[in-house]
Amino acid sequence: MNVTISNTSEKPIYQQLYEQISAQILKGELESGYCLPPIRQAALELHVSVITVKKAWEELERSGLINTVTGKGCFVAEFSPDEMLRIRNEMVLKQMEGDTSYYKSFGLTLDEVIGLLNKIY
Amino acid sequence: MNVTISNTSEKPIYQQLYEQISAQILKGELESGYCLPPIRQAALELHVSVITVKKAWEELERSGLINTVTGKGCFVAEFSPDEMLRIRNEMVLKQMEGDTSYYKSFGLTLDEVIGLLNKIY
DNA sequence: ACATTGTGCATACACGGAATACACAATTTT
DNA sequence: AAAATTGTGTATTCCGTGTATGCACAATGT
Repeated sequence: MNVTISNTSEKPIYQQLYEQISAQILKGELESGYCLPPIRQAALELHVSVITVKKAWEELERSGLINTVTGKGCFVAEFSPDEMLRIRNEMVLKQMEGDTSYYKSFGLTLDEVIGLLNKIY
Repeated sequence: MNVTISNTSEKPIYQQLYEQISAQILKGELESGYCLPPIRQAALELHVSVITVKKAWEELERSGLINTVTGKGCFVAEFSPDEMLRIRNEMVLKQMEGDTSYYKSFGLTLDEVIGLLNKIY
């Protein structure tokens, strides 16, 4: 459970958990079959509600990143390296589509976006 | 008043207004000195509350994009073309910093980001 | 004076996020 | 079999934000 919660963030806590853990899974930092901490324990450690953790785990399940078994726990799903890359790009692309529509609304060209990107990445 | 409001959007209405109008100003579609519609009239046209329009206009004022005069109206501020570009890039960069931190959390390199960008822009 | 425009405030409602608590189901441990 | 563990479901409550409505006030213009 190597996650950081920001109470001042505009993003809800359950989404922060979801994003950080899904990133860890897709970077291979959490091995396939790894058992996530029980939601009650995670809630205690993170000082948040059980429901909040539950929501995050639900999103992970819905994205196919973990398998949940009542009475046992939540386990990181099995992926081939190719699948991991595909899912990762899929998730990033989904986010990127919203981002680029913002850039486009300001009339930026692709080259301009890349130019700005080079400055800060 | 060429703006589109989405009630299903995750973004609040006042922010949709702010983003669209600021983009129009920075693209030069709204000339310097142009008088925005009175908030009551805008609220009627857009079928939203006066307060909602007010919030959007306040953000425009705070960003220095318009000048508000009680009893007269709200007027697009004066910009040199250079200033317009600078402010535009400033606003986009601010947004882009949040976007890239998301990409980075998934371990994407700059080249990977540019690669995905080329596909969808 | 009167109309127009922006400002400020009070009230109200809806919704989402979050917390707490309790009961139930499935599995594991003893 | 009994108890503990773990996930699920539900009910209740609280809070902040977004939004709407209405009214009163300030500044400007005719």
